[in-house]
Amino acid sequence: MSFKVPRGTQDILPGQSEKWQLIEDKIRELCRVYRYKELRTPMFESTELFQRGVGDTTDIVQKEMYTFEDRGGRSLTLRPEGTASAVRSYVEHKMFGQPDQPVKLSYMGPMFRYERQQAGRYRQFVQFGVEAIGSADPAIDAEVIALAMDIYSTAGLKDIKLVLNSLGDKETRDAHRQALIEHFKPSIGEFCSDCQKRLEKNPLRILDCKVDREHPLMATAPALTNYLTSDSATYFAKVKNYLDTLGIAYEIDPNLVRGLDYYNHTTFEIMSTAAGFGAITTLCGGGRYNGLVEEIGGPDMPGIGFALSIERLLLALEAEDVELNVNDALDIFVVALDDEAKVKAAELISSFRAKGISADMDYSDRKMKAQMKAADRLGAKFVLVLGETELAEAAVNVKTMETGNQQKVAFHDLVNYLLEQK
RNA sequence: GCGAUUGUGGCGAAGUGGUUAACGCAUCGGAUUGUGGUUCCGACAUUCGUGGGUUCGAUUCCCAUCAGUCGCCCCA
Repeated sequence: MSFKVPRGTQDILPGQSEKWQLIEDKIRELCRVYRYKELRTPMFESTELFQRGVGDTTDIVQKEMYTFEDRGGRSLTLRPEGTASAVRSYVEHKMFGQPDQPVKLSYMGPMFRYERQQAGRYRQFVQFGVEAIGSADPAIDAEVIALAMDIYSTAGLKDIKLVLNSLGDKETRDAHRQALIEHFKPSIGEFCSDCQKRLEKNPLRILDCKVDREHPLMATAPALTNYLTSDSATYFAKVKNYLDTLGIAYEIDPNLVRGLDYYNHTTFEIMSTAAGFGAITTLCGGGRYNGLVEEIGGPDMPGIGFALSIERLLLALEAEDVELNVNDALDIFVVALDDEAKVKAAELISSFRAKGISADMDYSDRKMKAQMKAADRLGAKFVLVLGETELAEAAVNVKTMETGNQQKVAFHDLVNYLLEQK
């Protein structure tokens, strides 16, 4: 019997996990300066939260949720995204009552979607996301987008582009929806079966269809832009103006329709344009969700946020050959030649570690040569060889691996000597 | 959910219907009783993804299944 990780999941092993930590650290630092406080919510929630929050017509709810019944007969679902939980928490803890709105939250953790794995797509993946709930100021839209872009540039990515659109308000969407239905209905038989279903449920998503993209009616379809109410258009113009001011380049894509039902007004995606990147190029997706808080049972509070996948960020870094300078240096390796020396070695490395010096030794009873090779392999900066002589003299040669030079140092001076050398 | 493709030691990778499954890297031991990165020698697969079937005999052929990879759908 042999066990493997469940399909679509992965172990992140040493060698890779250092990169994760580095990225996570950079993101946390950006959250600090942008003032987005971390919110930690459960990894599962009541199924209904996602049905209402994400939307019944979405693929996520229809076929991708990990739903199960607990022993008490409750239907629970492993979270497929973060916004519904954040909004639930905002409402449950009455954050709408706090004096400073919007409440700016961030989260980072695993999400779960039952999908077939491919490059950049997993059943368990890690999302970082933010939510700014309680403000309908276009400046906050720009801030959220700026933070997302900042994450990529801080990580070292260059080949990325921001795609922007506005879905307008409810009035906009209703009018446009009607126009779309009228446009496609007469010829809907010529479209794929998915589009036929979309016609009544969410005709906007027909525009997003990859199968029928060449159909002549696509090009002539009523553009949502033309249906934007003046309020919506003004709002969008302000968002763009803020982005211009911040020096953030974007591309308008009137067909950018996000897959989740709750979006309105500003929507955006950040994509990798790196050559040789897989078929999935979306790194980050987000947008405004005015009305969602009310839908979840709270007051009428607007909100905006985004989510990005750490996996895809790392893939993009690989595609661009960006090296992360991970710090996993080993300061010192102690070679022990016999049992007595080993005891001393254990004592010494303990004293090094107490001072923040990383230290290691051999635990496989290997010969000196093998221990030296190990020290070399591990990239140790310094090596100490402990044997009878050293124990007798209470001093040891500190060997600098790069140069091969050695310097004799008394045991009791070792820590200070190494701290100076580091 | 659909399609393509792959599955041999820690890693990479040959190979054949027949009795001991190449090779390279890595590892361990030795040459060199206490100083690494070079060299030489030696050691290292009783599940060849798993389960069936065909056969005197299967890692090799067939079927199923699981898993990886890539693509579609969709998304982060």
